[in-house]
Amino acid sequence: MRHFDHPDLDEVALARALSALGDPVRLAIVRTLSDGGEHQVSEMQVEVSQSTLSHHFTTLRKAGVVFIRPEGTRCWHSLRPEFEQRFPGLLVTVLGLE
Amino acid sequence: MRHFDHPDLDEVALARALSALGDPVRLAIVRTLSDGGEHQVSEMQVEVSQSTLSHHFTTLRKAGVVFIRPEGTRCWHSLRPEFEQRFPGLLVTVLGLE
DNA sequence: ATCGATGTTCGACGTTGATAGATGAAGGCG
DNA sequence: CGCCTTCATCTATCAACGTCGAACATCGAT
Repeated sequence: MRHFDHPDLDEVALARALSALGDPVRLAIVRTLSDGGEHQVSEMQVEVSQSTLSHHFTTLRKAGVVFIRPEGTRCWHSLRPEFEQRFPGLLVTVLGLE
Repeated sequence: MRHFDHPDLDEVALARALSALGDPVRLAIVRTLSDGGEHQVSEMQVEVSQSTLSHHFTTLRKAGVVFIRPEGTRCWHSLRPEFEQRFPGLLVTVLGLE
């Protein structure tokens, strides 16, 4: 079984969270996930390769932004609710901007 | 006379702004400037060299976060009010977190 | 067992970023 | 004028990041 490490949000620094959000591709990912649902990697509509996309998901996961739930051969990605509690208002504010 | 280029805020992407804020040293700088006043580089209390500090100020300036007003031999740094208009609530939210 | 779908991991490459030391520019002061 | 203060910039080094293709892993289906 595949294993994905999700960090304790208390150990995620603000600078790390901001840095994780500070990339156009990762912002696009977060926007897609912001509907609250679970999404596969293949649903992301960005013009980067699959491996690059996977790398960005890893960055977001290590920053505590996204949660990955493997199911069979697929991976369902969603925003971590704890992120909002750790950094209240941050994601809402960022997603409201462009 | 020294010349400092301050970008048009409309040309600053959200990802760039977040990336600029996504560094511990630069967050400390922004916190110091958040009193609304003008500050010199020497007032910053971070354990990096002066040239590194200057580099971080350049990064913040190019991201539209800070304004530099040279006066004689000194340089007065302050937050750009336009930043709040370009990214409403972002700075307030970030500064309210830790 | 083999195939296909879905992602991850592994080099590799080029770009960017962080850092420090040395240098330079501007002005105040004696 | 020469010296000091202040701080940007230049140069150099090293690490980190974004990107890709290829190889690998996992699982369901055939």
